[in-house]
Amino acid sequence: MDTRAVRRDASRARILETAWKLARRDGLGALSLHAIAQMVGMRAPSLYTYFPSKNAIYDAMYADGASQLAAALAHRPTATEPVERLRSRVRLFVDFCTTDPIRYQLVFERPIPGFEPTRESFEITVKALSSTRADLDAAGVHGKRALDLFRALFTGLVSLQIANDPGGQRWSRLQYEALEMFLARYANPARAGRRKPRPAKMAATLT
Amino acid sequence: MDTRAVRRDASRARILETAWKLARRDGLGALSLHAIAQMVGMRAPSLYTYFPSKNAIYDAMYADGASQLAAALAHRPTATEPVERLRSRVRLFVDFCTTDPIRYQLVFERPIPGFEPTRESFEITVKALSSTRADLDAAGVHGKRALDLFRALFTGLVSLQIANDPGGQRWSRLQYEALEMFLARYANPARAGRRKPRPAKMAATLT
DNA sequence: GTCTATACATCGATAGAC
DNA sequence: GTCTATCGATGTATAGAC
Repeated sequence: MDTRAVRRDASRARILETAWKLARRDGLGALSLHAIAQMVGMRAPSLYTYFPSKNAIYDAMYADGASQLAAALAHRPTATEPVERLRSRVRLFVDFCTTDPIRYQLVFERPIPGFEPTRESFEITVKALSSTRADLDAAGVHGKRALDLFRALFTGLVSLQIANDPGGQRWSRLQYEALEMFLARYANPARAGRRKPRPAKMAATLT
Repeated sequence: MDTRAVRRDASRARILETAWKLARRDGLGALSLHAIAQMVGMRAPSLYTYFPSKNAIYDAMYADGASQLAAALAHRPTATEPVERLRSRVRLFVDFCTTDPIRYQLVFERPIPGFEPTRESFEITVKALSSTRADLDAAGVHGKRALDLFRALFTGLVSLQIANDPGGQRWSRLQYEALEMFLARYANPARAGRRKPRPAKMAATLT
């Protein structure tokens, strides 16, 4: 491969890593090109060699964070029981969010006015979250309302954990209890692992 | 009362109202004294007559938002059935948060690096939320874990509603369904309205 | 109480030398 | 590819005249 391209990618990676470090220290909104450049050992204008704008840096960070979640979800062991698989998803999601609140904020909230991830970067998130439905379906949980409620439940745990007990476990430790509550209401044991039956269309014409 | 004090309070209120308007338009972090002053019909330095710093304005906004929630919770009709009372709390909370996301953000998250509400302002929030325990207790829900899970559930609904469907109802409409799920697991009908029995301490010495 | 003027810092971004 | 220099704007806050 072109050695120039390799060096360029290495520099981009260093800049990105530094951006993460500063964002975690000072907050996403306080991120400045000046501070990044100084820590990398450059001057601010030199960053424009690697990223065309500040928002491009945010977008690269977004894609980075989303990819990490997608990769972690994809690399889970596959041959487990449906409910256990759901547990592993919940555990992974809660861990992912609480171990790096800034990353969570960038990927799942809209913390920077004027910044939206590019369509390309956003697709990574969409794919990572779309597998939620599959895991729920396998555990006998069907329907859009159940999916939305599932997401709300664990987003809430994470949100309160980060806002009110950063570094602690007050809410994150409730994740399995929360999952039990959810499954008790929404899991249909009889249909677990089976497909949702296709609704009979045009029933009137058939009778 | 001193007419000077009245005029002063009126000006403070006008500044505050304008600050809310701008924060809703541009985001909390983008709030600038310049823009506030311009909209009020002043110059930026004149604001320092009414607020000693920008953070003092944030704090006044925080106290304002927290007071609105406290007042709304306090003014609910009191003579209702426990579960209905819980429903009214949930409905009010979800409405409060979704009708003004910026206010929600300021009161329940830490959106501005470097700003923390003063102890005095924070007390307002604490009192508003402390009544949650009473409402839950009356409905037969006891214990710290249940309380934390209750908060997580509805914070999650609000958070996803604001982030992914602003102005819509995709998650907020699930509030009663969520409450049902929660009560099905945590409400103890036999003990509804009664005190949680004091655990027998020193059981070993009693037997 | 409100103003002008200003201090002082920081920001993102561009132009052009080397 | 990195630099210096600089633009142009924005930010909070203070001093002092009126």
